Amino acid sequence: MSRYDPQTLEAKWQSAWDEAQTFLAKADPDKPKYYVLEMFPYPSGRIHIGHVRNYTMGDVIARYKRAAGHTVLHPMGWDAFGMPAENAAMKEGGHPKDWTYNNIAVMRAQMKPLGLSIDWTREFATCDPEYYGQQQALFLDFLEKGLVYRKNAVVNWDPVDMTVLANEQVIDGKGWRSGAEVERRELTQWFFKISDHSEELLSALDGLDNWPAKVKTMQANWIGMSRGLQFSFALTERAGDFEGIEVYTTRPDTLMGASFVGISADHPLAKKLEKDNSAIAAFCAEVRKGATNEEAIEKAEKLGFDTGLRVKHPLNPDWELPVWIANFILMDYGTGAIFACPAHDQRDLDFCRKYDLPVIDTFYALDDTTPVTTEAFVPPKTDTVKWVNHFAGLDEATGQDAIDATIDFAEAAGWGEGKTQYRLRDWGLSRQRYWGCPIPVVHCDACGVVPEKKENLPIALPYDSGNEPIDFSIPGNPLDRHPSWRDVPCPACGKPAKRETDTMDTFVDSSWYFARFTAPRAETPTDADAAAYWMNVDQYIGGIEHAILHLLYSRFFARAMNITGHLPDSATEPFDALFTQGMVTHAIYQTTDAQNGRPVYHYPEEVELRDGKGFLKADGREVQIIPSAKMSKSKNNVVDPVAIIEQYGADTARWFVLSDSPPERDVEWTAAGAEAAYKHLNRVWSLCDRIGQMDPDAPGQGDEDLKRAMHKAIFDVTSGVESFGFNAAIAKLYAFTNTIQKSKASHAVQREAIMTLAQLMAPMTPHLAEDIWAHQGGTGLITNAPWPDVDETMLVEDTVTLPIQVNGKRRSEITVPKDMDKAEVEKLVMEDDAVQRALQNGPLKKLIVVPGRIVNVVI
RNA sequence: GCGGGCGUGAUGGAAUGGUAGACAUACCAGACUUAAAAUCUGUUGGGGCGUAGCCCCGUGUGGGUUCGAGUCCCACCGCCCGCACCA
Repeated sequence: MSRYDPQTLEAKWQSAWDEAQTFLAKADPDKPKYYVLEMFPYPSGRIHIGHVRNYTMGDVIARYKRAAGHTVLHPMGWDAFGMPAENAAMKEGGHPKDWTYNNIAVMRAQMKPLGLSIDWTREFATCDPEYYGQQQALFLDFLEKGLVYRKNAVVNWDPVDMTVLANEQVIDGKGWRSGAEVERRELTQWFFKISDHSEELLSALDGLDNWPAKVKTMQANWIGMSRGLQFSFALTERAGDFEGIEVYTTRPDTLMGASFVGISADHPLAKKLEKDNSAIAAFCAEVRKGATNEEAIEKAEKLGFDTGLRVKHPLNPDWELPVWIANFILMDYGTGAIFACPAHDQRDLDFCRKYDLPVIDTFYALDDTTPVTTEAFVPPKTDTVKWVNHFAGLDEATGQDAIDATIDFAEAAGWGEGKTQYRLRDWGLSRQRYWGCPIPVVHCDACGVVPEKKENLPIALPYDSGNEPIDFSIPGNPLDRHPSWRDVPCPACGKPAKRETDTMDTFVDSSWYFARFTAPRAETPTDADAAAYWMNVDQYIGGIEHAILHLLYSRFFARAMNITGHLPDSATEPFDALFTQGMVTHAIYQTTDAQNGRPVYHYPEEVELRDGKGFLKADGREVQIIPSAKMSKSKNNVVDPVAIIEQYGADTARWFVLSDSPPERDVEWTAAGAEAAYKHLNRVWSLCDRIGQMDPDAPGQGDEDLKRAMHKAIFDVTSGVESFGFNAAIAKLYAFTNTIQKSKASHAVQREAIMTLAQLMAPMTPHLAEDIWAHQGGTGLITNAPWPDVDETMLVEDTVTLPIQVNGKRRSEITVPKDMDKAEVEKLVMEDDAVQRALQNGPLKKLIVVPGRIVNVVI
């Protein structure tokens, strides 16, 4: 008897696929096309078991669609620009380019043994000048169409290192290297005008039927459409050019509860005031300390400063309100100024209590008119409430009705205007870093900002030029310190000018790579025919962490590329279907350092598991097991796919990552689970071997039963794969394997069953499937064999078992012909022993028969 | 802080509002073996009773809708993802 030998057979079939160029994506007029794409990886250096899961899922879809008669595009590339390469250069020396391409080579070599059905001829990295040169061409076209512009924006500034920090480099408001308190500083930066498309990006979500509802909800909330009132509070005395303060509010109905007017520290009025008032300047400087991210701003203690200015209430000129500068008001949203209604907003209430400002109720619950004290009264806008003294004449009305009435009232009276606002801000793409796509413009003293000429593209990053080395040991952008790269003649007037030294956000790179895959070597960003043929991505697969930014930016880019003629109208929503997979987790094995009490983390290889407890192999000490933790190098709980593939083969790794958990949820990697997957594949192989040795002429029993089980398996696995129920499909494959194993059917039927099993397993374990196919004398490659058809007539059962519930609890069951008359079922139910017993406790109240499903007897 | 999601045996999980625990892991028992491993077979949510069977409890917690709730609604607890310069 032969042995399952994955190392040999996997290498063998991978070469067979390579030789036949099986996975080359080719346009084929006789077949429907299918484009499956997994979010491409960042070349961190090693593949991660999470990659294995992500790419295996995509591969299952790709292989299944091929078998089901599609011509498939399944490409792979590298999201290769970004900070880790520069960080590595800072820490260990070397060059980001070398680091990146080395990592790519290592990861490609690690990925190939997985046997993914990828068209490797289309591979590219975003740091290839051929790719980012086309990205620069896109930028120039966007610029021409007004989709890009420059404005001031705040960044995290490290005053010690004199450098811009990314949010992740700011830890508790301090720079990660210097430890200095970070400040917000304004720089002139490039922006994509994504906000012009807010309405469209929001409304088009409705058409994305095959996207998870949660992702659409998150995007909708992120875009954040609101309807409100914009109006001006007149200042009692002018302050410079300011006669009033323009505010935007989504709750204009609470205007009678206004207690102060608040402005952002970045509001033009605040900036004007701080020039002449050192106390205000000090306060604004204080507010500008700390990180720029919204989370930090929201969590910070609420601070305010009374400017001494006063405004008139629009409904009552005798009513004056103070003007405060507050740290929780964002200049980016609305007008950068608000009025506060503490009775109906917790944040405003906390602020007013802190600074002893008045709290005025504007409405009460219908049954409770207790005034607000420490907790703001914030019912849903759909609730009907009782109004205290509403200027639009309302008594009892919902919040929404009151808002609408207020906007109408203000518009009729002429002091305000109903306005639709979006929370979505323009996308800042400038990064003060080296390892990114250079922004292809030149700054000229005479001509201003001048776009590069397209024939000069790509504007390539300098690698190293003699006495101008790319040095990462000092902070700041090396491009700034590289005169021969930076100093160029102006493309317009030819006078000396300077290149833009900022590079692009790496989100730009990943916002159009899916389009580039359709024609990766084209001399323009896309090729019209190829894009028209292969777009859209039929199935996109990636992590939920990209639910908002990457996917929203890509949706915007597809529109911008359409406007500039790089994508057809049909591709403005680039991803027809989206699937978000969960992470692969692993237990953490932890002990405590006796000296300093700090946790010590142990690698899985160092730990022996017994009876659910873990012990160190070295000295037998028990370790604490923290289950299902996100894999992290610092916690030593990373599983190396390379080691798994060496030990068990790729098919085992693929089978395991698909088997245990639903794909959208996290899966915990366990050694026992991997072992079990390996054992099962061995079992399937032995089964194939056994069937191969059967006497073809010996009579069998239960041929019909095995055929029925086979068609049931085809049906179940097909629907499982189609609906991303990979774990359920695998459970059915286990069950079908068990059925074949126990079957005494004839050789012909068993052979048909094992070959069908191989076909059904082929998307998950392609190497083993090929081997079984060859072993049983199948024609050609199983990878090229059509997906098995299900014979629907084999699925029909003649009888059905109906559970009988008494008051909703299962008490008995009856087996009846499938199409039995309802009245007849009722009669049988009433004769049932359990029902008879139950009837002794009381009379029958109701009898519910759901045909083919269930019976409920209500006593 | 804000937005989104998840929570089921010892473990991973299954279950169009319709028999909770499919399929697997682990454990236990048996077969094979000098023995072990491997392999195969079987049992296993918890509790109880008059133990061929029947009853009670059980899907994070507390309420609600329904003939019927793991599934729908409300509140709470815990964990995860995102918050615009991580990718």
